[in-house]
Amino acid sequence: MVIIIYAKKLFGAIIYRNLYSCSTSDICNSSPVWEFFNKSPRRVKLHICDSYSKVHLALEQESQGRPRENVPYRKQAKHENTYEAVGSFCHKNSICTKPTKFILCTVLNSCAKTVNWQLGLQIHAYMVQSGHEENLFLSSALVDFYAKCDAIMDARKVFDEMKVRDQVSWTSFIVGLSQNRQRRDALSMFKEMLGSQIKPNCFTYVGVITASAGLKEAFELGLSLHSHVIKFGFNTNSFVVSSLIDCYAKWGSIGHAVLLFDEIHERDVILYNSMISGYSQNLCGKGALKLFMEMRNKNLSPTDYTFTSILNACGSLTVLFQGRQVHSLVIKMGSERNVFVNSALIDMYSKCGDVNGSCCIFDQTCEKNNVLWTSMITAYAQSGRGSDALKLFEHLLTEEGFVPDHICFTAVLTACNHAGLLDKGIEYFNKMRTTYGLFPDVDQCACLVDLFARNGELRKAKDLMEKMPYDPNYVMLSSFLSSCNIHGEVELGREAAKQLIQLNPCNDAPYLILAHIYARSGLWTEVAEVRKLIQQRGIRNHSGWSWVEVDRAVMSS
DNA sequence: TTAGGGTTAG
Repeated sequence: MVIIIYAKKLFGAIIYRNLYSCSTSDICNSSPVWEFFNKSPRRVKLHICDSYSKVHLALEQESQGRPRENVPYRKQAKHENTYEAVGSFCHKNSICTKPTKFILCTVLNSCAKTVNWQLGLQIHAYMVQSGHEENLFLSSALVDFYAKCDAIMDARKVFDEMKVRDQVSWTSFIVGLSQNRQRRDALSMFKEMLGSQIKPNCFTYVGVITASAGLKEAFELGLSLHSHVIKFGFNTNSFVVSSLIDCYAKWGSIGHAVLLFDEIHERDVILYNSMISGYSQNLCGKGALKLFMEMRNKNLSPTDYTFTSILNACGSLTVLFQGRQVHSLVIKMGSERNVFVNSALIDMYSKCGDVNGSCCIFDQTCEKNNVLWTSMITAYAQSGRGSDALKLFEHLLTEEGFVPDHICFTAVLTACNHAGLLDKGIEYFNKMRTTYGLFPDVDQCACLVDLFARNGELRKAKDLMEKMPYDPNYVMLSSFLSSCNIHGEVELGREAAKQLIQLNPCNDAPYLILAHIYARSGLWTEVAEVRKLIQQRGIRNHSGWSWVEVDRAVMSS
């Protein structure tokens, strides 16, 4: 109807595509426009078959409101209202001869921000048709558009074909890779950029620091990025600093994050949010609460991000009174409809022992989603109400069309653990793969190991640890060792303790639990050996496990 | 006319 991509006898086939006659999903599911461009760009003909005013009308119908034609299109695009921006774009072009590269760029920018795939494709098509294909600004905007629409392969094609690149095009692609969960590729691309003529700017550093956040192997790179930031004077840029704070916090280096935060005197809300979230992630709840108070004293309004992090901190500290105060503030600030905040509230109330509070939040939330449902199942599971958790889970599966993910299954298996339902737990664990196509990750395996171990099925727990494609982690082995102690399993306990000591040689718990296991079985020589080993290695008592019971057993023997 | 920071469940 409006723009037809029409290629005659292309590789012997007649290919006809009418973008406007297709729905967005049709276009997404059809062969990409790229196929035409790549095979024979010059043979592809794009015809504008109708006036842009018809586009205007079509979009107007979709947008459920008339575009405000008196507002400049550029300003509208900045306000992230594609329909209005496009409305102005179309209106302008129904009276002009053709859209300029500036207009195309602005509309493409708006398409990227609002993920308007259909229109963005047409702008790309028009770029080819109108000879703007190699324009640096438009190509950069196109890279950004494809990346924001999760079409990173298309973004890469645009980027690779660019003859000239600048800081923006490099940064757009690096950030695009990062946002498309290809963070390692983003870091590689940054290294490639360093070898080019184009030098990174603060935008690039924000992108690459964000990409390296949470990647353990990128810690060294993170340190050198921090050095670069200082060297080039970006260490006062709040965007750069907040990304660095987040990075250090995710690496567990909360001290580095605090040093960075303290160096900034003009702190905006996002900097506070980064630091509060950093404290919260590193279980420094008191630091988070202190900073939250400081933020309030400076009359900075908390955002949904602030509430989510501070509620998380309240939950970790199990401070119900402060949690309720934050809840009041959430209502006052109008954040009670945010799904992140509500999930955090459910979590906070359950961790503070008030699972009825969690139920109230859950019931009052109108628009529930998978995250919220999982939060409530987790709240029940962690509060020892395993049967309620399973009841809710089954209800959601049958009544709400709920599709559980890995995290939900962790909650469900935890619930089975609390309810002592071994068979049910095995059934859900198997259903993960057979019904939902989810391969259990280390967390669900840990739940099942725990379930087996608590029910005295230590050999099955051991088999699972050996067969699963992950190394058993510390929590899993600790739980297994505790069960070995309860059920008096000497050989399995000895092996688990050995693995735990290898993972963390400074922790006294595995030694002491092993001593308890030996004492229960009357293996006094082995008890003495463990005691000697602890002394030789200078291991201090931190865990809370003591020798009192072991000594009592030795004495009574 | 193009690019950037902070949030949830185990």
